[in-house]
Amino acid sequence: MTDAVRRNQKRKPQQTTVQKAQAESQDVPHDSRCQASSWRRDVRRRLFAWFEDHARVLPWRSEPTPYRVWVSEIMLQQTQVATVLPYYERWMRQYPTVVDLANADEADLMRIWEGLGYYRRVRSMHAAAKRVVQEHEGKFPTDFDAVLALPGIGRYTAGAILSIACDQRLPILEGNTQRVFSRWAAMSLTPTETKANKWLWQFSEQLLPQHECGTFNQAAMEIGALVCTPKNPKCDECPIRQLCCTAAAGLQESIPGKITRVKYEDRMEFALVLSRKARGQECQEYLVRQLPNDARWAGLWDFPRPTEVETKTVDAAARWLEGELGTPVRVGARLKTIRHAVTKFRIQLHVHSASVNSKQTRSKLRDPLWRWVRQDDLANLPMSVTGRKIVHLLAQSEQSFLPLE
DNA sequence: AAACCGGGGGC
DNA sequence: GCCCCAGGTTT
Repeated sequence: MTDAVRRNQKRKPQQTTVQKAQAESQDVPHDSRCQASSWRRDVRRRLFAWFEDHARVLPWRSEPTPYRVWVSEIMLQQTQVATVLPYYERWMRQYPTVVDLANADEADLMRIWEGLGYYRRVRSMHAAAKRVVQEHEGKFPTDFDAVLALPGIGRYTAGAILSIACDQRLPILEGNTQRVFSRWAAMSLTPTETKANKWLWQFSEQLLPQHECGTFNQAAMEIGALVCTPKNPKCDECPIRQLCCTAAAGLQESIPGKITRVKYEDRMEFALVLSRKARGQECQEYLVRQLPNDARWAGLWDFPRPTEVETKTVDAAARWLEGELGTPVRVGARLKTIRHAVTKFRIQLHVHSASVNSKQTRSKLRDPLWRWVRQDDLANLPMSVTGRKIVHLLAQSEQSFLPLE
């Protein structure tokens, strides 16, 4: 079922909108003062006035076309504004239009993205751009359902793009506004809970003005980023303070409700560094592979490291590589242990040197997924954070003439 | 070092 | 409805 279909089904009302809103309001604890239209009017007025004085000057705000807003929204989904800025500028120089993006080389794209993480999102953007070219004649669609149908774009992102770039009257709900709206309304459930989430979407829609919805949505997110912060909100500076049901009740510590997160999971992983002297040159070259489409880090390059199966020992990792290459692999010294935390995993990555009889690997090495690559060429391949750390490690080893074995 | 952040998609 | 994604910042 597509999102568009699901949304349409949701729209098929068995109750009127008002009845439904009342039914849901009874379930979700909040302060009823925020239901008054006069309250909403005051909030809008104060928020707009505040935003006029406090809005940050950001590159995607100067010329908010759907494409530019889209790129900024995807980058901002995972990273803070300060980090995004240089990436955004580089991206826009390289791919000023959605057509340029559609024509981009995927490895170049991922190399530009390297460091932002969550690489599936770049691939989704690339695929979406191609569809914009094929299905919308290279013009980014401005119809909500058409935008929502693009890969990597959900209800939030579609609403953000079209409200900000086209001033369509569409609500948004993301991390900042979940918290801000929860506090304004003293909605005490955990905002990600299904019932609370539905309620907040509805709240967001009711709060929207008739015009300048994009400005309103940006202002709501901006105040969440600058004033109504998760810890120690700056209520003294907040223009909504007099209207805020949480501030009135002194509940800033307990609203929004805490999101229970999955526990950390310790994991041990192994990477194998196979090197050989580059033919007719001083430098070394290393065995790397491009990860297949369905794997973790799809499209990125990596040193031999089992990602499809879990391995508990370096020997198991070596046996995995033997299966991949069809030739015996000998494990050498441990070069380093890299500690790396990502999502719920705390990973100890043991990096070992290893060797094979390279004559016997020739058949597999014709496979475009496996390649011997010179140290300085590794710089041009898109890699995960840990992969890049291994490259740095090898650069240091070469510089200090430390033998790998 | 631990805790926190977070939207979209696949099933 | 639940789990996955594979990285950075704050405390």
